[in-house]
Amino acid sequence: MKADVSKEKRTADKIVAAATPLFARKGFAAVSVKELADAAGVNIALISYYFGGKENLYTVVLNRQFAIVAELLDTIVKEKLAPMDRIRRFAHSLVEVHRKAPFIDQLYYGEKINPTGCFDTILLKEAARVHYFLRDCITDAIASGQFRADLDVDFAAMNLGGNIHYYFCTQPFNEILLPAQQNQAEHYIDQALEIFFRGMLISQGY
Amino acid sequence: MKADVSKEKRTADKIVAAATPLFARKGFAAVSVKELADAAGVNIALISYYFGGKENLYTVVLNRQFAIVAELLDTIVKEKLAPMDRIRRFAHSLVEVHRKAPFIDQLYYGEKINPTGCFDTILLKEAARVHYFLRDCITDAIASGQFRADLDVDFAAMNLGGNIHYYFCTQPFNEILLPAQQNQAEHYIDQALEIFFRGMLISQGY
DNA sequence: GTCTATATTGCGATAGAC
DNA sequence: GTCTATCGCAATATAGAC
Repeated sequence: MKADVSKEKRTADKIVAAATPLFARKGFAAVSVKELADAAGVNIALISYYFGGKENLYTVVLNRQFAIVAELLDTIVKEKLAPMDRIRRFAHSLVEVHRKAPFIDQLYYGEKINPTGCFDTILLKEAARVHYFLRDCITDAIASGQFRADLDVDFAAMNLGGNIHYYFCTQPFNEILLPAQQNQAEHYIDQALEIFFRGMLISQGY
Repeated sequence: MKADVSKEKRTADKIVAAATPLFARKGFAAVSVKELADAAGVNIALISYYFGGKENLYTVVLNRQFAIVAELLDTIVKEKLAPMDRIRRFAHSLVEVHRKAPFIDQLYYGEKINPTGCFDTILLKEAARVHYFLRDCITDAIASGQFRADLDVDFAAMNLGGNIHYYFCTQPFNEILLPAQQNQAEHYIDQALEIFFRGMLISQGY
């Protein structure tokens, strides 16, 4: 029985692992079940056997990726860092996350731009979570007298979200456009945060 | 003959007009030819008749959208404005562009994230054009002593691109997430540019 | 748990009537 | 220029053998 369970897990995991980059690169509709099976090196019938169909596999893939960011946010919120450190911590953790899960933003923004329909609620919840996390950081930094109070916090949070996510979201493309800047995510994030902080801070001691 | 030409143009335009939001929202692969024909209110066979197939129609739709931004850049470059004004002009023009062509970023980033393959060169050219435009603005602002010279220009251009485009790219979603901020694109852009400029400027007189 | 074979549906494209 | 009918194909899913 134990052998069966671990074999089952291994096959299902192989499928999920192979499906993740495929869905990320081509989007849900453009990937066929045969493609998924071939990439995983398993028989085509096993996608339905393990997941009950392409759509369910897709939800498993996305939920697994979403969980990574959700856990990260859980961890950071518990740390109760100072607002700017919280932002820095989040942004730099995302760099780390993308090293292990390089398809997360393609999946996330792919679904955001071309929604399949079966993710409206989950995706909105995830997007809201990140937005409110960043907005809370900014609100706290304003309350503590570090950030200017004359700006719209939601816009500032979107601005910050864009600064951080845009890089990852367009990275496959930037690898061609800016080959010299490859694997420089840390540096990009550092600089983007510095510009943002400098734009938000009251004192110029930054 | 004249009647035929204008009828032909009207039908083809109806198809393009109906295809644009469909491709934007669902992505190329998820839209069927029947859907396109129904949305345009024309017979299904006319897509092949006028465009030679779904794929060709898609390239027409995207090229037409890309041309809008390309023309905008042509116009702005000719104006020879001061670097910061050039950035402001570009960002605010995009707000205007999105009022008339609200699907441009969904199409652009949809293709960027989930490439169909038939757009690699064109898309890279477009992306490069915008990136180099923004980078030139920043380089000029550094040369004129306005912007700090200690930062990576490519990263700064990406940062700026993210600030501007992220809002449009995720707008359909933000309408649900932040209903109060709807139709506030002008204000968002103003604030985003202010934060970016403040982060880049040497003097604090901004 | 895995595989082959197949059922069934929907796709994109086109020939030919009007 | 438009429409109906249809071809050929690829899609997903499943039944049943092993």
